[in-house]
Amino acid sequence: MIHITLPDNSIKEYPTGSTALDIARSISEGLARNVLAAKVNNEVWDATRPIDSDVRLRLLTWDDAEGKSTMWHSSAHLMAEAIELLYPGVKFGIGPNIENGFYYDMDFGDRTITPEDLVKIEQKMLELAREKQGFIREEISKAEALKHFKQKNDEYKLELINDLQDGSITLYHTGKFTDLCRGPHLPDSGFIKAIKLLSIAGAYWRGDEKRKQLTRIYGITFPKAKDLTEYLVLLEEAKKRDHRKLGKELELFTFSPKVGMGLPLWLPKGAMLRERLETFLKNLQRKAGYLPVITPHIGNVELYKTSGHFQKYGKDSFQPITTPVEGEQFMLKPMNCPHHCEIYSYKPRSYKDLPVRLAEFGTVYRYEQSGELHGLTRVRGFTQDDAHIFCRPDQLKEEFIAVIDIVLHIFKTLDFKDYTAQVSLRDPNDHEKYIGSDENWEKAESAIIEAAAERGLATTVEIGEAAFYGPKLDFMVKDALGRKWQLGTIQVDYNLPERFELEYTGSDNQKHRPVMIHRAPFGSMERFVAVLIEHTAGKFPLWLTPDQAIVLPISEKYVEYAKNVLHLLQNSEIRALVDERNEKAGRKIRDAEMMKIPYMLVVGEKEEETGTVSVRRQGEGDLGTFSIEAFVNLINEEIKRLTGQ
RNA sequence: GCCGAUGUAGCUCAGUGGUAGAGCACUUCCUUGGUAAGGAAGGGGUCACGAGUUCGACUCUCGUCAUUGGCUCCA
Repeated sequence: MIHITLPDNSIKEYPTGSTALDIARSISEGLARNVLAAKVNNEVWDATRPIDSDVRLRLLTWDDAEGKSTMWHSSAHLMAEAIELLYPGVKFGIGPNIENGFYYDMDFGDRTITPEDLVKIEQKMLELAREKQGFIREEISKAEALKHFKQKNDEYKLELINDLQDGSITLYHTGKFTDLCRGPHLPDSGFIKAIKLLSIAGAYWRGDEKRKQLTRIYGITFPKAKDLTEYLVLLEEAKKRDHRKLGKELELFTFSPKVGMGLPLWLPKGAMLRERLETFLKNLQRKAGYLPVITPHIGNVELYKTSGHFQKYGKDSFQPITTPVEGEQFMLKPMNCPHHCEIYSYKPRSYKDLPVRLAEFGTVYRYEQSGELHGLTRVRGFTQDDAHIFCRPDQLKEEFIAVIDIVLHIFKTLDFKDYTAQVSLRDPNDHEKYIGSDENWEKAESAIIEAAAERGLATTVEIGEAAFYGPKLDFMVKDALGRKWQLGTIQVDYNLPERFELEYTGSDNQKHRPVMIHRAPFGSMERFVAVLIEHTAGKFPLWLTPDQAIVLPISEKYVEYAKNVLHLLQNSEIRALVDERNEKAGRKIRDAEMMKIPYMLVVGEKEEETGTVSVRRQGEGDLGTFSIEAFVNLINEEIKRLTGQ
């Protein structure tokens, strides 16, 4: 007999070799019907795998993250099975579950898979799912595994097996399909009730762009048809928040092929929104002791040779401009740090002067690969809310923490709650990718980790994600469709000060080297605005929104009064406009609602007589009648509450 | 850059190897209205661009450009 400890800490006795499914059945048939997998001690197992020792057991259903991932992993197998049946000879790469669904990378040879194929595959999958095929686990030796896939002539699986340890290799059989797989899997394919194959993509084998590109099919499955419908509705809703769509609708920005791909054109409303964000940060920075600087959009190639950027990114940049007479070479500024280093060193610095915090909204140009461009989130010309802090080593942690506080303040003000803080460290085995001594790297990395800990940030650590000159703390957020973007970034750098031979005179009258912090709390204005659009679905906070109020005269008779109201509002620094069109009030309200203007001021006979406005809040409805003064107060109070300024 | 998809009016999108369509927006007129679409008339497109096939191409083929889903990259 074995002893099973359940999540409520009760211990039950079962015959040796009982499965999680057996145990579920002993509790209730209904539970057993919903068990997708089981957590055995700390490992997720097939619910059908015999247990032969005392363990702690948790049954996993669709409500558990591990339940979902098991479902999706099994769905990848089911898709592979369907594809093998429909297109014999396809070679399989890897097919994991992902955050929302699964994919499988496959080599279809010369065949191109079309969206119509996806429908066929879906149908085949449903057919196979209805057969309630088991996922049969088999432990196998490395030699046997190699033999099996050699027979199938599947070079991708053979490569994977070659990297595996003998004795730890398992296969899973579903119907006639066999896959190399660690598992775990569903008890049978009948749990998969609703299937949607979402997209076809190319993906390099093992993520290496020098290797063959396989065909990747993404999909998602659910235990109920209703869940799939809901998911698809959710996707549609998310698409409505896409900043590219809203940016067009709200007239914030545009692109022109004539200007060039990835070079955003800010329209008046977008430009004014961005300016307000910049002013907001400038105010914060002034209080935090930053000094403004302005530097040119180009710099001599020598500058970037000194910084190391030329060696590292020169080939992949917009190529240098050569002057017609002297033949000197200038690069479009891909980052601001080298310019700021030169500002630091234009005069001798004393330890008493530090920290020096140089801030600039600096526009930079990077030759991003054409396929990588994406709305405002990935562009070739963008403006960083950049600053470089030059400080003494003993000031580093304090300065770093002060920057974290700025980032957190911005996120709080804009109600960004769903972000992750990522510590990006170098890969200590990769000496090609990074410059500087191990000692400097270690100092920089521990400074970041300590500072983040001091502010109680829950961080994830990514090895090999550091910049070439130093480690970073990045603030990541997701867009409407779940894609992750880096916003704020804070980087510690011991290397550029060395390359630029930056110095200060210490209290000991000796020369010392300052430490540098690169930081951009928004990241870039373009990306931040993009994320802000998606976060707010275009309903910007009152202090940022292009038009705060619109005056809606009931008929043309009251246009004159509406204009008077407008002037009074404008005198109080409120951004407003009048809808003078010859339309009914209902129509004007509808259009203002669609334009997401926060306040609608309806004026007619009643208001004109009393010198008031009838206030309607976007998305909420009628708030009643206000004097102009009371309305101005309402707006100002709301802005004060939102910004704390 | 790579693998796929897409490109028709300002916007969202139908459409066919034989003279180019809708809704919204726009213009004019009627209507002068009270909290999410009042009515009528009208203007507007080299069907992304360039070649080819064809009696004839918006439609079929190839190329270019741009957009887009991913991959790779991201100072």
